[in-house]
Amino acid sequence: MVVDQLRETELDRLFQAFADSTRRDIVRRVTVTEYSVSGLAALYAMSFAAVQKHVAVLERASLVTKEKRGREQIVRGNHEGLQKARWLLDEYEQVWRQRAARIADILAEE
Amino acid sequence: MVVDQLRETELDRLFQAFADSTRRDIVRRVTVTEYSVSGLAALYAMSFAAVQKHVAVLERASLVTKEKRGREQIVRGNHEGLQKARWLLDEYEQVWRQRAARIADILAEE
DNA sequence: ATATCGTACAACCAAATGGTTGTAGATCAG
DNA sequence: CTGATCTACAACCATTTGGTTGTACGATAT
Repeated sequence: MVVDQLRETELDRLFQAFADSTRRDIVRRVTVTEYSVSGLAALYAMSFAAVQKHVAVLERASLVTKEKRGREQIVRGNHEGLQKARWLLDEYEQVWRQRAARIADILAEE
Repeated sequence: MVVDQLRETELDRLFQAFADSTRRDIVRRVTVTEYSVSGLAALYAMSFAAVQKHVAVLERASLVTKEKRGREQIVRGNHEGLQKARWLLDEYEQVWRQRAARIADILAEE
């Protein structure tokens, strides 16, 4: 289905976004406190543009929001993306538990 | 720290592995039933070698195990990787909840 | 013994990723 | 107004990724 396709690429972006330690660190920080993009850039040993790109990746993945304030762009954590990722992994955990239960049933049948 | 570095690249591999719909599908399937690599390959519209590579990525991320049986290689789900990914996201959720609680406290103070 | 099956692996390719520098447009401070 | 600051974005580069085909080799079946 087409809808599923959208959901899949959404998940691609989500997990892709998490697959970088700098980005994971950014997510952690902006969950606690808001930062400007340059405020974030000051934290890492890379160029402003590089951090800017990381923030863009996180924004596309709904893990972060940006809001203009004066000449700054304020970055904040976005619970939405995190929840979706957790929801998917919980589903997988569910499948795993069902399998464990099934195996337990089979063992009990003998 | 060096240990942290190892942990970070481990997480990189984990989330990178999840960032592909074919690989997510493989993880789901091999959690329910075991498959040979060629058995998996038959399911997707891509070459055997491509699926083989996907399985290798999942194995490196501890999301799957391979075991030789005769001329086949049996692929099974590995709970270890999934647990680590869930654990990390739970940590992030925890940070989020602390923030929410802090905000609630501030509002209550007035 | 020979052909077939399942796997591994190398070589190759196009596209994406993660980084850089440079340029330009807003916004703010003096 | 001028200069400094914050951001956006383009162009470029090396490496990785996700795919391909082809070759080789052990295990199985006839």
